[in-house]
Amino acid sequence: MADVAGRIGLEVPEDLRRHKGWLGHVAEWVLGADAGSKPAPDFEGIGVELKTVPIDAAGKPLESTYVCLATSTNLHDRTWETSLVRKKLAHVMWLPVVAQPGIPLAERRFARALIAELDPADEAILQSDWAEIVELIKLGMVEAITGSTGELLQLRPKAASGRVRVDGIGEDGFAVPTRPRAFYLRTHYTRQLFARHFALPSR
DNA sequence: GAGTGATCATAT
DNA sequence: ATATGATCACTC
Repeated sequence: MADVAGRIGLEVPEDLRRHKGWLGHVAEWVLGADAGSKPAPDFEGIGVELKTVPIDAAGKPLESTYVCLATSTNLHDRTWETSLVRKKLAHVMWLPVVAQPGIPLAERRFARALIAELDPADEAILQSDWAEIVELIKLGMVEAITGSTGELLQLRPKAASGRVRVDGIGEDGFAVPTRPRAFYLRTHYTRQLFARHFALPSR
């Protein structure tokens, strides 16, 4: 990481505690991602989303993956086919970083990348997870959704703090304050994907 | 140890 | 305020 960061003139932070997105930004910069902070795949022209993912020494992904915010405009009048979730996950370049605890950030290394199309069997499950979550939101039951809802795709709070509120749909259909939430891919999804492509243990 | 909910930084 | 990039940290 020290080598790659040095090439683009960046200092390597001591750790990621206050620089959680640092690795992702380094990868974007080095590879020339162009979507910036738009709600679109990183490489907009070719529709490829770039995701760095921490793995252990055995190649097993260690964290879930942010997909996109679940805002009202993001859900209104959308089907799975036209959803931002599907748009981002259709083609993903997974770039693993070996992040076994104890390895200093400067010494961490990228591992072999995987550029994958959305697998049809996975898509069927993602679509049903997405539909279930969106249905609950539209019914005003967003507070009933927890991180346990959904097999591969989940909905979790996403904000600078637990006190942030946005307009959500209440049980009576009127706007009520709720925490901002986002779609995430469960670690399990990436673990299975890597296991299939790299012949790794899936657990 | 796994997994959910909380949090941190930056751009527009 | 809404996006992006994620990992942290506490509970189970």
